[in-house]
Amino acid sequence: MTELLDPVLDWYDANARDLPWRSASATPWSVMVSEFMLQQTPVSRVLPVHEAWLERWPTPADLAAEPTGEAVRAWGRLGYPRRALRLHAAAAAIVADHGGEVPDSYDDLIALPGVGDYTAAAIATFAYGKRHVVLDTNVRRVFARTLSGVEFPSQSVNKAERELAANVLPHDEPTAATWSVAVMELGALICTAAKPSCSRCPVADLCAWRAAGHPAYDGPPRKVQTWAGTDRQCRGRLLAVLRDADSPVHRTRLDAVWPDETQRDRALASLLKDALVVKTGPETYALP
DNA sequence: GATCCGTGGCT
DNA sequence: TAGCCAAGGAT
Repeated sequence: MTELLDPVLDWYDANARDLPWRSASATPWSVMVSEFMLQQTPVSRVLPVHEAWLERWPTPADLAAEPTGEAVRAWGRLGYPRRALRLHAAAAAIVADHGGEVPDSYDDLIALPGVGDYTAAAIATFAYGKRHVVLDTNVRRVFARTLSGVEFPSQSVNKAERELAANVLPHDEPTAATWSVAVMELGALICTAAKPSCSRCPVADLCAWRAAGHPAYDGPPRKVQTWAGTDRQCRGRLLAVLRDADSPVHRTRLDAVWPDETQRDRALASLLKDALVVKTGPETYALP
């Protein structure tokens, strides 16, 4: 238990965003789709794609019945398109192994493709009201600041951090679920990475980092992901051509979007290996 | 455990 | 402007 509980819950009650996957009528599938899309992608960009996705595929079985390429196409420009393949594969597994219903246990969830510790805990918690430690980047940052007195958490979750989160998780199931989403929301809206709004924070007077005078981060340098000229950028260019085409495209159309032949060939090979692209003829390619 | 995997808004 | 960052997972 923690003295943060009541102020955080009160703040969430008054300030929570009205997101579709949080509505009382949201299905577990809607929650699951949102969690896949929200992996490393901001809410604002997820909203329209999530809505269209649920309208087209209201159940896991609806998605599983389609070619994987349709999932990749509908994923649009959310980024990390392998998530679309994994969501499709997870839907197929749900049909095959769980009667078409999103499972409610952490163990069943984490066995699904594309579901790791965070997503399994999130679906069990937000779709089914179970009690799990939910550790995402927002929660980790809020706890690092309020409880540990440092600006940013370590690069990976360690045992002590998990125990700390477990120690402040309310014992009551529904309260634990609300607590988890409330801490996440606080991290997303107030206790942000670059410019926290301490003046609007409901637990500012309880925050260890603030009490210490907002000491600057002094841990190992946080990795900066490069972008320009990377294979990822090249893959994105190539896949965008196929996503925007309604029939197989000739190799020359792929050549046109990336000048470096060696890198282009390598990127295309990796897309084929990932099953994000299929070769449909001697010199033509398409979504699977 | 380090690295790879997209995309776009923000400051 | 050029980083910085966003509800991670797989290998």
